[in-house]
Amino acid sequence: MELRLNEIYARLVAHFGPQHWWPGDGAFEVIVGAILTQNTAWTNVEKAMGNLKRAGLLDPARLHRARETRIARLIRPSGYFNLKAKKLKTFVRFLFDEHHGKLAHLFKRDTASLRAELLAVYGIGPETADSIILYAANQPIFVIDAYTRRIAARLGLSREDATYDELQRLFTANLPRDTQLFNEYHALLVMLGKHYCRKSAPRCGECPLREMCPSARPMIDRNSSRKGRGISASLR
DNA sequence: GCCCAGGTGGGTA
DNA sequence: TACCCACATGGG
Repeated sequence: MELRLNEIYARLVAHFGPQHWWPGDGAFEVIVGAILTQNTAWTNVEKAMGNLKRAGLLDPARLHRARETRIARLIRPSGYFNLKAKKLKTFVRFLFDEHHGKLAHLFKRDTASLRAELLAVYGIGPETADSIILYAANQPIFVIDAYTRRIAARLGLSREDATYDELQRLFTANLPRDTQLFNEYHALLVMLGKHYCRKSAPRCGECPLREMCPSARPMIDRNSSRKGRGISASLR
Protein backbone atom coordinates (compact mmCIF):
# COMPACT_ATOMS: atom_id res chain seq x y z
CA MET A 1 0.00 0.00 0.00
CA GLU A 2 2.77 2.37 0.91
CA LEU A 3 4.25 2.08 -2.56
CA ARG A 4 0.96 3.07 -4.16
CA LEU A 5 0.51 6.10 -1.92
CA ASN A 6 4.05 7.15 -2.78
CA GLU A 7 3.43 6.64 -6.46
CA ILE A 8 0.18 8.59 -6.31
CA TYR A 9 1.96 11.47 -4.62
CA ALA A 10 4.81 11.45 -7.13
CA ARG A 11 2.40 11.55 -10.04
CA LEU A 12 0.36 14.37 -8.53
CA VAL A 13 3.42 16.50 -7.81
CA ALA A 14 4.73 15.88 -11.31
CA HIS A 15 1.38 16.88 -12.78
CA PHE A 16 0.31 19.81 -10.62
CA GLY A 17 3.55 20.99 -9.00
CA PRO A 18 3.87 22.06 -5.36
CA GLN A 19 0.72 23.68 -3.95
CA HIS A 20 1.92 25.61 -0.88
CA TRP A 21 -1.53 25.82 0.61
CA TRP A 22 -2.20 28.47 3.22
CA PRO A 23 1.46 29.41 3.70
CA GLY A 24 1.51 33.22 4.01
CA ASP A 25 -1.91 33.78 5.55
CA GLY A 26 -1.87 33.93 9.31
CA ALA A 27 -3.14 31.05 11.40
CA PHE A 28 -6.33 32.93 12.22
CA GLU A 29 -7.17 33.45 8.55
CA VAL A 30 -6.64 29.75 7.97
CA ILE A 31 -9.15 28.93 10.69
CA VAL A 32 -11.75 31.38 9.36
CA GLY A 33 -11.24 29.92 5.87
CA ALA A 34 -11.58 26.37 7.19
CA ILE A 35 -14.96 27.18 8.73
CA LEU A 36 -16.23 29.18 5.77
CA THR A 37 -15.31 26.49 3.25
CA GLN A 38 -17.55 23.86 4.83
CA ASN A 39 -19.49 22.32 1.93
CA THR A 40 -18.77 25.43 -0.11
CA ALA A 41 -16.74 26.29 -3.22
CA TRP A 42 -13.51 28.12 -2.38
CA THR A 43 -14.27 30.94 -4.84
CA ASN A 44 -17.23 31.88 -2.67
CA VAL A 45 -15.11 31.69 0.46
CA GLU A 46 -12.62 34.14 -1.07
CA LYS A 47 -15.35 36.75 -1.53
CA ALA A 48 -16.43 36.39 2.09
CA MET A 49 -12.82 36.52 3.33
CA GLY A 50 -12.26 39.67 1.31
CA ASN A 51 -15.27 41.30 2.95
CA LEU A 52 -14.03 40.36 6.42
CA LYS A 53 -10.56 41.62 5.63
CA ARG A 54 -11.80 44.99 4.36
CA ALA A 55 -13.90 45.30 7.50
CA GLY A 56 -10.79 44.61 9.59
CA LEU A 57 -12.36 41.54 11.14
CA LEU A 58 -9.72 38.96 10.27
CA ASP A 59 -8.44 39.39 13.78
CA PRO A 60 -9.50 37.40 16.85
CA ALA A 61 -10.21 40.37 19.13
CA ARG A 62 -12.10 42.38 16.52
CA LEU A 63 -14.13 39.37 15.42
CA HIS A 64 -14.87 38.64 19.07
CA ARG A 65 -16.30 42.15 19.48
CA ALA A 66 -18.24 42.22 16.20
CA ARG A 67 -21.99 41.57 16.08
CA GLU A 68 -23.01 38.21 14.73
CA THR A 69 -25.51 39.84 12.36
CA ARG A 70 -22.76 42.02 10.92
CA ILE A 71 -20.49 39.03 10.39
CA ALA A 72 -23.34 37.17 8.71
CA ARG A 73 -23.88 40.06 6.31
CA LEU A 74 -20.18 40.16 5.40
CA ILE A 75 -19.79 36.43 4.82
CA ARG A 76 -23.01 36.11 2.83
CA PRO A 77 -21.25 34.96 -0.39
CA SER A 78 -19.90 31.85 1.34
CA GLY A 79 -23.38 30.44 1.90
CA TYR A 80 -24.89 29.20 5.19
CA PHE A 81 -24.00 32.67 6.43
CA ASN A 82 -26.15 32.67 9.60
CA LEU A 83 -24.78 29.29 10.63
CA LYS A 84 -21.18 30.18 9.82
CA ALA A 85 -21.40 33.54 11.62
CA LYS A 86 -22.49 31.62 14.70
CA LYS A 87 -19.61 29.17 14.26
CA LEU A 88 -17.04 31.96 13.91
CA LYS A 89 -18.35 33.71 17.00
CA THR A 90 -18.36 30.43 18.91
CA PHE A 91 -14.75 29.79 17.99
CA VAL A 92 -13.44 33.21 19.05
CA ARG A 93 -15.45 33.00 22.26
CA PHE A 94 -13.78 29.65 22.96
CA LEU A 95 -10.39 31.16 22.09
CA PHE A 96 -10.82 34.01 24.56
CA ASP A 97 -12.52 31.98 27.29
CA GLU A 98 -10.01 29.13 27.25
CA HIS A 99 -6.80 30.52 25.74
CA HIS A 100 -6.60 34.25 26.45
CA GLY A 101 -7.42 34.91 22.78
CA LYS A 102 -4.03 33.51 21.77
CA LEU A 103 -3.75 30.84 19.10
CA ALA A 104 -0.17 30.16 20.23
CA HIS A 105 -1.59 29.14 23.60
CA LEU A 106 -4.14 26.83 22.00
CA PHE A 107 -1.56 25.29 19.69
CA LYS A 108 0.82 24.50 22.56
CA ARG A 109 -0.85 21.22 23.36
CA ASP A 110 -0.10 17.92 21.68
CA THR A 111 -1.98 16.94 18.52
CA ALA A 112 -4.40 14.50 20.19
CA SER A 113 -5.54 16.92 22.90
CA LEU A 114 -5.72 19.79 20.44
CA ARG A 115 -7.98 17.72 18.20
CA ALA A 116 -10.23 16.69 21.07
CA GLU A 117 -10.52 20.27 22.24
CA LEU A 118 -11.37 21.58 18.76
CA LEU A 119 -13.96 18.85 18.21
CA ALA A 120 -15.74 19.98 21.36
CA VAL A 121 -16.31 23.44 19.84
CA TYR A 122 -19.67 23.93 18.11
CA GLY A 123 -19.26 23.97 14.32
CA ILE A 124 -15.91 22.19 14.24
CA GLY A 125 -16.12 18.61 12.99
CA PRO A 126 -13.32 16.21 12.06
CA GLU A 127 -12.34 17.83 8.77
CA THR A 128 -12.32 21.39 10.07
CA ALA A 129 -10.42 20.32 13.19
CA ASP A 130 -7.81 18.51 11.14
CA SER A 131 -7.50 21.41 8.67
CA ILE A 132 -6.82 23.74 11.58
CA ILE A 133 -4.28 21.35 13.11
CA LEU A 134 -2.43 20.82 9.83
CA TYR A 135 -2.66 24.19 8.11
CA ALA A 136 -2.79 26.57 11.08
CA ALA A 137 -1.02 24.74 13.92
CA ASN A 138 1.41 22.99 11.55
CA GLN A 139 1.10 19.67 13.29
CA PRO A 140 1.13 16.42 11.27
CA ILE A 141 -2.41 15.12 10.74
CA PHE A 142 -3.99 13.94 7.50
CA VAL A 143 -7.10 15.83 6.37
CA ILE A 144 -9.94 13.80 4.87
CA ASP A 145 -12.47 15.60 2.71
CA ALA A 146 -15.01 14.78 0.03
CA TYR A 147 -12.29 14.68 -2.63
CA THR A 148 -10.02 12.39 -0.62
CA ARG A 149 -12.95 10.10 0.05
CA ARG A 150 -14.01 9.90 -3.60
CA ILE A 151 -10.49 9.51 -4.96
CA ALA A 152 -9.54 6.78 -2.47
CA ALA A 153 -12.73 4.88 -3.30
CA ARG A 154 -12.25 5.14 -7.06
CA LEU A 155 -8.62 4.05 -6.76
CA GLY A 156 -9.83 0.99 -4.87
CA LEU A 157 -7.94 2.01 -1.73
CA SER A 158 -11.07 2.19 0.42
CA ARG A 159 -14.73 1.29 0.46
CA GLU A 160 -17.32 3.84 -0.58
CA ASP A 161 -18.77 3.90 2.93
CA ALA A 162 -15.45 4.11 4.80
CA THR A 163 -15.60 6.29 7.90
CA TYR A 164 -13.51 9.41 8.39
CA ASP A 165 -11.24 7.64 10.88
CA GLU A 166 -10.72 4.65 8.60
CA LEU A 167 -9.67 6.87 5.72
CA GLN A 168 -7.38 8.86 7.95
CA ARG A 169 -5.73 5.67 9.21
CA LEU A 170 -5.19 4.52 5.62
CA PHE A 171 -3.02 7.53 4.90
CA THR A 172 -1.29 8.00 8.26
CA ALA A 173 -0.41 4.32 8.59
CA ASN A 174 1.23 4.24 5.17
CA LEU A 175 3.04 7.55 4.99
CA PRO A 176 5.81 9.13 7.04
CA ARG A 177 4.36 11.43 9.71
CA ASP A 178 5.44 14.69 8.10
CA THR A 179 3.53 17.97 8.28
CA GLN A 180 4.76 19.29 4.95
CA LEU A 181 4.01 16.01 3.18
CA PHE A 182 0.47 15.84 4.63
CA ASN A 183 -0.07 19.48 3.67
CA GLU A 184 0.96 18.98 0.05
CA TYR A 185 -0.69 15.58 -0.29
CA HIS A 186 -4.11 16.81 0.74
CA ALA A 187 -3.83 19.94 -1.41
CA LEU A 188 -2.88 17.79 -4.40
CA LEU A 189 -5.84 15.46 -3.85
CA VAL A 190 -8.14 18.47 -3.89
CA MET A 191 -6.57 19.64 -7.15
CA LEU A 192 -7.06 16.20 -8.65
CA GLY A 193 -10.65 16.12 -7.46
CA LYS A 194 -11.44 19.53 -8.88
CA HIS A 195 -9.87 18.98 -12.27
CA TYR A 196 -10.25 15.28 -13.04
CA CYS A 197 -11.93 13.13 -10.38
CA ARG A 198 -15.16 15.06 -10.24
CA LYS A 199 -18.33 13.64 -8.79
CA SER A 200 -20.09 13.58 -12.13
CA ALA A 201 -18.43 13.63 -15.53
CA PRO A 202 -14.89 12.75 -14.36
CA ARG A 203 -12.18 13.45 -16.91
CA CYS A 204 -10.37 10.15 -16.60
CA GLY A 205 -8.77 10.43 -20.01
CA GLU A 206 -6.57 13.27 -18.80
CA CYS A 207 -6.16 12.10 -15.19
CA PRO A 208 -2.54 11.61 -14.08
CA LEU A 209 -3.62 8.52 -12.12
CA ARG A 210 -5.60 6.83 -14.90
CA GLU A 211 -3.16 3.91 -15.34
CA MET A 212 -3.49 2.90 -11.70
CA CYS A 213 -7.22 3.56 -11.32
CA PRO A 214 -9.61 0.60 -11.62
CA SER A 215 -12.63 2.87 -12.09
CA ALA A 216 -11.10 4.91 -14.88
CA ARG A 217 -12.25 2.76 -17.77
CA PRO A 218 -15.86 2.08 -16.70
CA MET A 219 -16.19 5.76 -15.89
CA ILE A 220 -15.10 6.67 -19.41
CA ASP A 221 -17.31 4.02 -21.03
CA ARG A 222 -20.38 5.22 -19.17
CA ASN A 223 -19.87 8.78 -20.26
CA SER A 224 -18.91 8.11 -23.83
CA SER A 225 -21.85 5.79 -24.39
CA ARG A 226 -24.25 8.30 -22.93
CA LYS A 227 -23.09 11.71 -24.03
CA GLY A 228 -19.98 11.31 -26.11
CA ARG A 229 -17.98 13.22 -23.51
CA GLY A 230 -15.69 10.37 -22.54
CA ILE A 231 -12.11 9.66 -23.50
CA SER A 232 -12.53 10.43 -27.19
CA ALA A 233 -14.00 13.84 -26.47
CA SER A 234 -11.52 14.51 -23.69
CA LEU A 235 -8.53 13.67 -25.85
CA ARG A 236 -10.04 15.62 -28.72
C1' DG B 1 -33.23 25.01 -14.39
C1' DC B 2 -30.08 21.64 -12.41
C1' DC B 3 -25.97 19.96 -10.10
C1' DC B 4 -22.30 20.77 -7.25
C1' DA B 5 -18.99 22.74 -3.82
C1' DG B 6 -12.28 21.54 0.64
C1' DG B 7 -19.30 19.72 6.44
C1' DT B 8 -21.74 19.91 10.70
C1' DG B 9 -25.36 19.43 14.01
C1' DG B 10 -29.94 18.11 15.20
C1' DG B 11 -33.86 15.06 15.04
C1' DT B 12 -36.07 10.54 14.64
C1' DA B 13 -36.58 5.41 14.86
C1' DT C 1 -26.17 3.14 15.05
C1' DA C 2 -28.33 4.70 10.79
C1' DC C 3 -30.57 7.72 8.12
C1' DC C 4 -32.68 12.17 6.97
C1' DC C 5 -32.74 17.03 6.94
C1' DA C 6 -31.56 22.13 7.30
C1' DC C 7 -28.31 25.30 6.27
C1' DA C 8 -27.53 29.08 1.18
C1' DT C 9 -24.61 31.35 -2.21
C1' DG C 10 -22.50 31.35 -6.79
C1' DG C 11 -20.37 29.03 -10.88
C1' DG C 12 -20.62 25.73 -14.77
